[in-house]
Amino acid sequence: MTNKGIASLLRKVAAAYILKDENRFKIIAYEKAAEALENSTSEAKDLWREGKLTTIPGIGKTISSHLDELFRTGKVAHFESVFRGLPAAMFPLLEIPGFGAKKAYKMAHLLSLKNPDTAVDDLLKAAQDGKIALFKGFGEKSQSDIIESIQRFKKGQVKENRMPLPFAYVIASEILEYLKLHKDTKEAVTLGSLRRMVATIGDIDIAVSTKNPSSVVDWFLSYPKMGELVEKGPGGATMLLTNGHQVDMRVQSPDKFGAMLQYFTGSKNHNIKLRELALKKGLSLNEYGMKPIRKAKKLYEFANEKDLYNALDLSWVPPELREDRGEVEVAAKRKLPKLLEVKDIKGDLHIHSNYNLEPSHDLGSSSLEVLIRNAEDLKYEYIGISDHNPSFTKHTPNQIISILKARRAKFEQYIYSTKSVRVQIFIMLEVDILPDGKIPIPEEAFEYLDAIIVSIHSSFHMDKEQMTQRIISGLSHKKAKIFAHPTGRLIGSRDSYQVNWEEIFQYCQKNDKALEINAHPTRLDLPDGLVYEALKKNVKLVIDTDSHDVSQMTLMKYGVSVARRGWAEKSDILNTMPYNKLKDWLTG
DNA sequence: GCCGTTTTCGGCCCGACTGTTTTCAGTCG
Repeated sequence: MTNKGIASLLRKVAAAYILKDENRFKIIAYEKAAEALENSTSEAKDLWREGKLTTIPGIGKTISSHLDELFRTGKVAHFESVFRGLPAAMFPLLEIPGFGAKKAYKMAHLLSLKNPDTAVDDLLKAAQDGKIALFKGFGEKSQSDIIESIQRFKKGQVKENRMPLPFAYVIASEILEYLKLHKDTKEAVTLGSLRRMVATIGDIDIAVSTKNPSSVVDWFLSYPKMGELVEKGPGGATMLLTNGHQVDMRVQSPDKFGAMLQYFTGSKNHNIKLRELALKKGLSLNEYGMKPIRKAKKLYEFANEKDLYNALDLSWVPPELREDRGEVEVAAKRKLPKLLEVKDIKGDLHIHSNYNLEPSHDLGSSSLEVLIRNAEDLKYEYIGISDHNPSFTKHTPNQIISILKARRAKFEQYIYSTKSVRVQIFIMLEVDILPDGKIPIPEEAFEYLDAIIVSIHSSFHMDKEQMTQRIISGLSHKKAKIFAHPTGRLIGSRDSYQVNWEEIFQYCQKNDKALEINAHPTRLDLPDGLVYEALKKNVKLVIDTDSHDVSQMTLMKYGVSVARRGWAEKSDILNTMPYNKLKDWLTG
């Protein structure tokens, strides 16, 4: 059973407890545990095998013993007894937006829904037949809302609507630019997951600081790419863009802007931590500021976030860290990391050129010359040209050797002939790790390579231990220094393959290998949760763009944001090193 | 049921919105 499945089971238990009027903090505990599992980078089953289930925050003695029973026997007697007396058909209804435990129970009970597999459809039919509006506490509006929710829910099951961060970032940047054109806009910034630079974004949320809210709202609503207006009020407005994405803009006066910014940046759990902390100091924190618990009338306002955090005796927490991963506690000690910044990056080691070595995968579209010139513009000290390896099904080993020999000669000839080049070049290769762990490059060919990056491009569905050994085998060559896009995920279209990360981290740390944070928009891989874990184990990382075109070299900032979300400092990232040091590591 | 540089007992975030209500229950972020 995966984390997702277990989380859904725990949510069912929480729902059952709500109906049985259990202690509400017990209910919250189950919901918290479910959420923790959904966000965990480790599979609960693996932790269970190692006896470390309670290392997940929110899972304590009781729940871990229930899960132990679940993994051993496939069911939990206690949970079954909690579910007793409740209609099984209510549980699928919990997935519908707007449905909680009570509404789901009411519907399953009143409509005598029996079959969990058809419960959602049965409910939809009942609503369409006008049966819901007859129930006490429900009316015509509730009935039509239910129909709409179910239809939306069914659509959502087919297509996940979240988009990769870089796409949302570009859309939002344009809107911010536009908003700043208005004379009454004092400040315009992103909010929510976008400000925290989470890898996938749902809606785009934006805040504007202004003394003249209505004129800014009107300006927003005349945005050229507006598709349709969803709603408009004194506090802001919501629109759908012509491309279908939703944008939510809210306005606030400058003297309260800090409190609003903090509140809507989240995350939810970070905010809960702050409010708990505020309470201990006799203060209640909300969207508008803080008030003393005893004098509810008085409100302390905050024009900026720094003052708000300082009022709680915390140092300002960068948005990327606001995930309740311990940042509040560390901020109380004034010991937050000095996070990596884009300007710290001194080179990009994973760039594909258009040199045609008849590769196993796609060729880049830009020439070495163009790439170098761009690297100079970016003020890089070095780049690595890491084309895909020559296809080994189409070439003999000897052909591969001569292809790589010719490539090196060509590159070196260009480099030596161009005195103006200040950027140093590493002649590298991105090499597939085959299913058996071998790398399809004959030993003699390594003479023509400074180093290689290894990665997985086939046979994704392997047993976890086999996959782990495959990766370690691929990394074992002394010139293999970097494991690229380590989880293999493609955001929105392909899940990660199964890997024992503990083992990979240990191997990399012991053998001086680096894991890549791939900044490509649909990858952002390593994901931030694993970056955090890797850094705890002292694994070194590199951030690369995997550019297949010169225009993609600017995507580095997204890789940096992933690293920041994983608490990375400059010293954790190898390509912040100056050329000589980086060269020692890469070719040493 | 979980958790701990003010606690191993006694706490556990806050407000908005919505629909059906004459004062609130349920859900959401």
